[in-house]
Amino acid sequence: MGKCEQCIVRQFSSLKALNKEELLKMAECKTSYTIKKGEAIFEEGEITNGIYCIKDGICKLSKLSDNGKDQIVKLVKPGELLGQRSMISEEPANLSAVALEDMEVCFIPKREIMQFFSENNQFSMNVMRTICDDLKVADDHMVDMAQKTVRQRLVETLIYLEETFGKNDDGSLHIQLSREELAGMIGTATESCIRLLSELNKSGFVALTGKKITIVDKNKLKRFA
Amino acid sequence: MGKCEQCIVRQFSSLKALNKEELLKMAECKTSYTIKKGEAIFEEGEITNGIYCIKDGICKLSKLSDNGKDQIVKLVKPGELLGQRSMISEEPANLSAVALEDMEVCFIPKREIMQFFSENNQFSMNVMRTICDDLKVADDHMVDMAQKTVRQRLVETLIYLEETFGKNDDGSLHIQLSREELAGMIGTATESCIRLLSELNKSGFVALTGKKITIVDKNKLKRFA
DNA sequence: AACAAAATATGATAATTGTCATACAATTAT
DNA sequence: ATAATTGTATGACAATTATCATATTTTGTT
Repeated sequence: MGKCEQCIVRQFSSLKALNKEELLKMAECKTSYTIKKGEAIFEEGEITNGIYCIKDGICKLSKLSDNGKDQIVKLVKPGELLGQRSMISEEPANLSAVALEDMEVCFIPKREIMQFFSENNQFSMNVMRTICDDLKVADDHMVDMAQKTVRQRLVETLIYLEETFGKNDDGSLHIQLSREELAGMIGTATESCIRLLSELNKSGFVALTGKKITIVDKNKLKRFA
Repeated sequence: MGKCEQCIVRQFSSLKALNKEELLKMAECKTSYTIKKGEAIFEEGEITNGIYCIKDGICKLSKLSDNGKDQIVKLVKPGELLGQRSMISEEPANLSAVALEDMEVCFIPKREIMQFFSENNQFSMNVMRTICDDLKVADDHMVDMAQKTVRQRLVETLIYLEETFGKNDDGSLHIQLSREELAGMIGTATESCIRLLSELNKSGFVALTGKKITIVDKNKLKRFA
């Protein structure tokens, strides 16, 4: 059983407020999982009864809309926690969490988290702050969906992906999304996404080599949108 | 100075967890305001340093998008608190709050709220739950904006308005929004909103008499969208 | 009451975006 | 290695939505 005390990603999450004693307790009760690319950590509507701490790998949080399309609401990276909202609201998950890469995650039961909440004020403030940040991002995102064009959203998403998940040595986006997933992030039809990408390619703002997407000139791209 | 202990709306907010002593303290430090229809309680970017408790009247929370249009993110009614997110994140307001009716609100300084947080666990759990609910609504809203047509969003918004703010004696929506504001809720151009409303009118799903909007048959309207 | 200003309504048109069909490329399975 | 499946790309077209122009109605002000 891994020791939470020595886990690096803990430092980047709300869990950094936990003291040694609490970390020992957590190490005892936690369960570690490996999730393969494409597998779900949990699905919309599922009762989770705890939270997941992402140790390695990236996953998408998405929701199936009435029109049959999967809208990606958020991408989650190592150090972040999953399922806090449902746990606090005492509701089934509102979103599905599916691995975009092979992942390592730890599950911590609700009971322990709730005890940390009541005993460790700094920890609950950290969680509250994280959720507040999520809320701000969600509100802003909503405004963008309502007010910006698909092209603007595509451009901003590409820049977000580069800035958040970095580049490979060849300069291409590190994160690998299918065109369908990219369309699901910006909220458009897959064909529209492909078409606009290919337009950005022809205009020289991005380069497409196979599935790889490279932003050629970020500033020009920004100005173009 | 009004006594918070006797304030009815307190019962409907996170503040219901406060005890007598805390309520007395709050009554001492709070400031009451009346806000006229159209006036702002706070604006996007403003530092608020506390939260507002809505005693009477409805207000809109909106954000100005780059395209110059004001997107309405949420409507807030009596009993709800405003400004919790910015206070917890220690950031300027992300949204503007503008009265849709004459309002009565109370301002409670950050210092007091933060003390209640650390001393009253039930209170902080209540606030956390409220923010979690907001996050869920925002995520769902985002998916709707990305995946649903303007017509669907208009229909759903009209039904939401009726169910949330009720009807007048004549059956028309109690809440009074201009066409521009309604368009700002559903995320579309004012003209498109007017056009679709008039289409719903001609099809007999809603009735328009002056500014008043009446949903004629809610179920038919739902099915139509 | 008369006027000005603002809000609502509608037409004409353009731009954006979605859908369906199909071709081609890449990946996976047999 | 080859067939089958899946993902990517593009064309043609339809539907949706935005924009601009212009009435018409409502509201507020003098």
